[in-house]
Amino acid sequence: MAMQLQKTAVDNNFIPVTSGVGYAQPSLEVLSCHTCTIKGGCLAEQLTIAHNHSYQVVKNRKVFAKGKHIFCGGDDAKAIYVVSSGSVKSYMLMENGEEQVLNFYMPGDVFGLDAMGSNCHISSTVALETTTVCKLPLSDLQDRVLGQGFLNMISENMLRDHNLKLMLASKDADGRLASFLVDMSKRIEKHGRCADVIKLTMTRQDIANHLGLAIETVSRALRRFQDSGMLDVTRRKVKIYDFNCLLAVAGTQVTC
Amino acid sequence: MAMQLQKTAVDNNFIPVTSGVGYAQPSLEVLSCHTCTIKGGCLAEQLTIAHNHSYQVVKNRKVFAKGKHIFCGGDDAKAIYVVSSGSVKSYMLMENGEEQVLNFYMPGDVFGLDAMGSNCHISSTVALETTTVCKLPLSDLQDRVLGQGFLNMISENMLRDHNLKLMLASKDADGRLASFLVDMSKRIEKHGRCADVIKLTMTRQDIANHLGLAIETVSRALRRFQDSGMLDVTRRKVKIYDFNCLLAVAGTQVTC
DNA sequence: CGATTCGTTGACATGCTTCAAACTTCGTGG
DNA sequence: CCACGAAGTTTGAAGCATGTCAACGAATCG
Repeated sequence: MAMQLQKTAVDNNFIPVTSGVGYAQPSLEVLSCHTCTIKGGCLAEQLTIAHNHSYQVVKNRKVFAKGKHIFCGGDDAKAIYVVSSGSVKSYMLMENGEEQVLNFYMPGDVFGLDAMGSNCHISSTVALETTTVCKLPLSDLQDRVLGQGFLNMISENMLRDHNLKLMLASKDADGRLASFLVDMSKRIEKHGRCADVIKLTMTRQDIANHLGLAIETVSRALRRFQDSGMLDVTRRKVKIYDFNCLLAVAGTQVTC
Repeated sequence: MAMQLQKTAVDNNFIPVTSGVGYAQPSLEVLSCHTCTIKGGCLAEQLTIAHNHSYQVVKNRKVFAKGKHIFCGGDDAKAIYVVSSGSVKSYMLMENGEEQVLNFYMPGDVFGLDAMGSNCHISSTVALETTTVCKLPLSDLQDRVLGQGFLNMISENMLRDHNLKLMLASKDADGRLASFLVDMSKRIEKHGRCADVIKLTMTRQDIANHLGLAIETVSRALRRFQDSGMLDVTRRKVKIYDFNCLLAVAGTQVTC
C-alpha cells in the first residue's frame, strides 16, 4: 500500500528538503504574493496588504512532490501553511493502523492550524500531487498579524468542520458524497476556476476514509450518480451536469 | 416535542432578559473572575491576568434557565461566551427539521466562536440546565486581547473537532458512546471535579443527535456497557467503574 | 392525579461493510 | 517498447450493525 510509505515517513521537513523536484531556492521575487496565482481570499496576501506591504508575511514557499509530507504528527509546529497550487491531504493514524482523513486542502486554503496552541502537530499532511506551499511562521503571526482576516479564516474553517460533522452524523452514503462534491466545487469556484469540472487528486480510498465509508460504497455511489445523469465520472475527473440535483442529494449545507 | 419550542425561539437575547430566574443585575463584584468557581483554564481569567487586571474582560455574566437560548442562528454576533456553571448545547436545524447537535459545553468551555468572522451566528445555543454564562465582547477581543491564550483555546477546540470527526467517521455505536463518555469525563476532571461520575444534563435524543445514532441505539449501547460491568447508569447519572475498559472500547483518542 | 416527555425493549427492515474476484491504470525494469 | 507486478477501481454476493416501527414503563410537571 501507499499508506505504508506514509506511515514511516518523517521524510520531509519543510526547511531542508527540496522534495525531489527541481526547484531553485526561492528568491524574494518568487516569495512575493504578486507572483502568486491565488488572488483574493489568500490569508498571506491579506495579511501582507493589511500591513501595507511593510512586512513580508510569506517567509518560505516550497514545492512538494506527490506523496511527500509537509509535516508529520509530532513534528514541532513552527508555522501555518497556505496552499499555493496543487492539493494536500491531512490525516491521523488510528491505533489499528488505518488512517482517518481529516481534510483536503486546495489552493488558497490554510492548514496546520491545529498546532497553534500545543507546539506540535497532531495531524500529518501530505501532497496529493506536485504542490506549492507558502509558510507563515507562527512567531510572526503571534506578534503582529492577528486581525480580522485571521479571525475570518478561523471561523471559515469552523464552518467547514460543522458541515463535516453534520454530514458524518446525519447523511447516508449518497448524501455524504454529494456534499463532498458540492464542497469541492464551491471551493474551486471561490478561486475563480470552472466549478463544474472537479479533478479528484485523492484516491477513492482517501475519499472513503474522509467520509467514513467503505471504498466500495464510494464507488457504487458515484456509479448511481452517473446512472442518474447528473454527472459523469471518468477516472478522477468529475463533470457535473446538474448541480441543483447534486445539491438536493447533498441536503442541508451550512453557508451563512 | 421540546424541539418545537426551540425552533421558534428568538426567546432570549443576552442583553435584556433575566431568564426567568431571580437574579440581580450583576455588580462589578459579581463580574470579577475572583468570584468565579472556574479556576485555571478559563479564557476570561487568563485574558484578564494577561492584561494585569487593567482590563475587565468579562463584561456581562448572566443566568439562563433550562431551555433558554443564549443565542440563535442568524443572531448578530457581538461576543464569544464562556460557561461559568451549568451546561450548554449548540446545534443547527436541518431542512427536514431535525437538529444536529454540534457540541456540548461545560464550565470553562468557550462557545460562539463560529461567528467571529461572519458577524452572525450559524448555530444556536441553549442552556441544558440553569446555567451561568460570561460574555466577552468581540470588539474588545479584536483590539487587545488576542494572544497565546486565545490561540491555545482555538486549537484546543480544533482538537475536539478532530476527535469528533474521527469518531463519526470510523467508530461503531459502542465506540462513539465510549468516546463521548471519555471526553465528558476528561473535561470534568480538567476542572477539578471527580471524573468517574458523569451527570448527563442532556437527553438521550441530544446524545443520539450528537453522535449520529438513533436514540434506541444509544440506549442499547449504555445497557451493554452496564451489563459488562464497566459502568452503571441510573437515569442521567453515569458511574464509571473501569475507565481503562471504557478507553479500550473508545479506541483512538487524540490528545497531544 | 392525569398528561406529557423521556427512556427502554423487542421485532423487523435495510443500507452499509465485508469478502471475493476481475479489470484497469501506472510504474518499473528487462 | 513491452512485460510484469503493484496499486487503484469496479462489481457481485452475503452478513451484520444500525435504523425504524411499535409498545410499554418511568419520571416529571402542572
